[in-house]
Amino acid sequence: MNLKQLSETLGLSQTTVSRALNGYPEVKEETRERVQAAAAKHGYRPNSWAKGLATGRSMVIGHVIPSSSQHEMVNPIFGDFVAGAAKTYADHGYDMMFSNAEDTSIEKAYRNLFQRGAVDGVVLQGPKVNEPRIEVLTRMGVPFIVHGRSTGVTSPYDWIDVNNKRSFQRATQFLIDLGHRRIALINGLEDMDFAKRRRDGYLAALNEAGLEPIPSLMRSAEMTEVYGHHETRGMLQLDHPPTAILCSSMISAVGVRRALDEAGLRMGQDVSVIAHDDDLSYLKNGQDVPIFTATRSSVRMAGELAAEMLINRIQAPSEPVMTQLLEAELVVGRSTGPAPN
Amino acid sequence: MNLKQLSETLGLSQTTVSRALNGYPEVKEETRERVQAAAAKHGYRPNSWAKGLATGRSMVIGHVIPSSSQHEMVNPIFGDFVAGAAKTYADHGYDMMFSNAEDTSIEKAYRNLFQRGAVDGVVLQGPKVNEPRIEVLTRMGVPFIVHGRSTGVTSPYDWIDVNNKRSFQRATQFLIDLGHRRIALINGLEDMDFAKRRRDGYLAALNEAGLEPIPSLMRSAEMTEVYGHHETRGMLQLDHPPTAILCSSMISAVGVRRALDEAGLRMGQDVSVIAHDDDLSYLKNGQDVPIFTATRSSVRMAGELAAEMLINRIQAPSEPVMTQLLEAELVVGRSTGPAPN
DNA sequence: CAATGTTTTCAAAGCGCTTTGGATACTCGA
DNA sequence: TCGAGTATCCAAAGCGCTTTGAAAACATTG
Repeated sequence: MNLKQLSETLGLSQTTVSRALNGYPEVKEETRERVQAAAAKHGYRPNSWAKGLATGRSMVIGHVIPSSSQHEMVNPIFGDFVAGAAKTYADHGYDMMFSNAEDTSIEKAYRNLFQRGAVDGVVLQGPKVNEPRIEVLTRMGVPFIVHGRSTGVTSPYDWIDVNNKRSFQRATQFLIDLGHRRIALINGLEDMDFAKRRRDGYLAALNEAGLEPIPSLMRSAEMTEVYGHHETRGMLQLDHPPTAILCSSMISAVGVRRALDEAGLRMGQDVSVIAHDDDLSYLKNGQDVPIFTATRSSVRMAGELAAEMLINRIQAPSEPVMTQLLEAELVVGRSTGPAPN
Repeated sequence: MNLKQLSETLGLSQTTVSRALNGYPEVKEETRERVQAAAAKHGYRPNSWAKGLATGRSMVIGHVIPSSSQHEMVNPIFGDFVAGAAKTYADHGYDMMFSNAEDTSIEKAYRNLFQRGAVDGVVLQGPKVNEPRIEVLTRMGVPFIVHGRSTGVTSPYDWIDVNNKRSFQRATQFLIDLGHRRIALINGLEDMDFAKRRRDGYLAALNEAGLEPIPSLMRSAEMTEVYGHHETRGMLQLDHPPTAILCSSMISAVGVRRALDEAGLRMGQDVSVIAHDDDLSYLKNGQDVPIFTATRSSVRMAGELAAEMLINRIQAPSEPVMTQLLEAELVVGRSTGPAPN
């Protein structure tokens, strides 16, 4: 059933029915109720496409997921972030659209999305250092929000991020205070902005304590379980293995633990481990006592907040830039302890 | 730039330009090239909404993600499944839309999506036993595909599923052949169809071997890491603990391993473990030698295939029902071994 | 060269909605 | 009772595309 039919049923004009349904004031309250009742009865839903055409707003937010032929990795935080965002979108009447694009043609994908009028705004996930996509979107003058930030991008833009530097600085400090001197960093790909900032925090803490960074203890790659295992195993075979490991992801930390177990080392005694915990729903960090000492920040909440900010931006395109820096909490679990002598 | 402007630029009618761009035959090849060149030059993209309105097809596929206030769980396979599907959609010119809906109002969400004309078809994920959504969609007469199946639903419908029963039957048999008699099952929520089928397979194998199922060794809940740990820990405290554990998810299996480690038990020697492996990109089952003996089936590939099937269905609504049953492979890793005596 | 057939192009209708610019009905004070 | 002001409703234009039905241009044949 469409507007025309509904209005004929009611003996009203399309104008009036449309207005009644969209809450405009120039319609008698009694009429409005009659219209709403009829709409509910016939299950009338305005056609999205016609509405989009007429209003010029799509009420859709786009997310572009990069697919690369090389690393077929799906970011494990994807699901939780999206779940958070989706809820906020739904509350505000927005739909959520995903586009897939080759790594190389992401810019084209964004351009396409907007030129087609398919979306009112986009969320940019996983920014790299000097992220070119940010400049593209800025130049296009479209509403967008970055989940994360991008070192090196000077033009202002909306973002929401965790204070990665501070949280890793604190975590490193915590280990230093426990007497650790050989602290490893198992980090994400360091062209990713978050990974760079974490390394910066790690290095800052070492520096502050007068410790020289040890290159062989700093690893960087995509954060899978296997990667955590592989690097840990490798480092344990060094002449001077680390007494503590800082790990950028809970999933990799699982691999770290596996490597320690295989080597017969006790986590929290022989080797201390701190992980970053995105508070993923399927990988909670224990129940009462945390398994890992961790820097924790809910990525789901970040999704909710990012969505909220983007919707604000869409409604007020010329407001000054909005940013939000979340602090991760340092939760102390069983995986850390004083350095062995 | 829109069609009208583009056609004026070219000195052609909108009709001709539209046809040239959409590959209709009744346009001179030379003209077509001229049009395409101009379109590319001006970065013309037909407006999605206008196109949708005019054609009646939305070129969008919907996915509804249930959000429940009780269990805030995001299915960890979500990301990989979606990544697979998104790729196929993109190849066929479809977009992908997500809607969020309360557990209780999912039916309404589907109805809404179609009545608004927002989607041409939907993917139904995570079907339960006697899944009511299937009947709803069938009655609505809309294209959809189920990832999984639903025991108890008698009307025919398109689905793609892993042979869960057989794979768990084989896995159980494998353990029995190794001499295990007390085999635990750490399963998903058993109102989920996949979990029911896995239990059926497990029970069938026990039955075939003349073994009595032991209720205290059969657990069922949402498959988190913590859950795997908790149940394993509980079962190890029984008077007669299991010598082998069958686990419905790699993530829970990580928890299982943690519990075994804590108890000082060696996986594959003291206790054997088999997990179901969805081949998630961030949680690969080892590199050369698998960590876990596992029943493996790529959920990403399932996403690709599901998308393909749905697109076929959309293009041929009245074709007979299509189904696809994937066999999981049983990969043997280090986590299984002969039963201790 | 006229008649016929085939290409190639176009004007205009229509998809279902919102919104502008009036029209009509109603209210109320003078 | 009249006129101004307000509340309520409506006809029609327009959003940007596809597609129908017809016209124009061109090619082919007897």
